[in-house]
Amino acid sequence: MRRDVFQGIADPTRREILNMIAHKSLNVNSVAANFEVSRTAIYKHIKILTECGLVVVRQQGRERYCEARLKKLSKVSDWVERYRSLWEAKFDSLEAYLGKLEAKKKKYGKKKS
Amino acid sequence: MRRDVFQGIADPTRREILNMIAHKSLNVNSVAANFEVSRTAIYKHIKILTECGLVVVRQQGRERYCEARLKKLSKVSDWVERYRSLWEAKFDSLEAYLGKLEAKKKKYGKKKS
DNA sequence: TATTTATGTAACCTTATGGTTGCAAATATA
DNA sequence: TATATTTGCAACCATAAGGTTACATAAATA
Repeated sequence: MRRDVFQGIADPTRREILNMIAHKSLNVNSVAANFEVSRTAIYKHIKILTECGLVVVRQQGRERYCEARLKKLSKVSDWVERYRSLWEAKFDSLEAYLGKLEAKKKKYGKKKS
Repeated sequence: MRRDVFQGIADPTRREILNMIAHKSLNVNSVAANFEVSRTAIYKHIKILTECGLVVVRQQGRERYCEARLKKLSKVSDWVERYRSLWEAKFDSLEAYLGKLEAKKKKYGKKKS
């Protein structure tokens, strides 16, 4: 399964895991100890985080340390920040109103996301 | 189903829809016309976007105009930006290294995400 | 060596996702 | 009024998500 960072942070448990290991790497059991759900469930979340590049796991003895790769979050930041000027300029309502009026005349030209 | 904005932007089609209506509101059919999948599929995506507050739909005659509520994206921005200093300071590797060494001595204290 | 600890993973379950076709209802138009 | 357009939604399908228990294996320890 091909995963991307947006999917990676979609789940609240995964966001909490990231927060947990943001400052200090932790082995799988230590991460799991902070949740109600089973170790296996957490293991799966870590696997997903690994698949989308947000976490790297390194073996040390019998333990596996989960290390955050926060730089990947810049993908999310880049996407979101493209719209900041729009929401900060209170265009949220204005443009909608204008767009509504013009919707009948113009056609949307497809762009890549 | 309770939805949040992280789930809303998790799907690439939904991100494209948001981009499409970011500057100008569009009715459901106009949005759907820009995709390969069925109108119903797009309708469902719009519904999800509505449920998490990223889109508001307003009726005008027989048409429903989809209006972006981009301000909701600040929730995502706020979350991501908490980690910027970490990834920009190239702590991604350093802290992990240090954390790894200290992992045996200290215990992680749970925080809310 | 025997046992404990940390982890990976298979097998299974329930619900959510993302898609489809088909149809009904409301509004606009010929 | 008869027809076309726009939309909502039911019913269905396949697969992904998120969870569980049980078991196997590798490494550390008594």
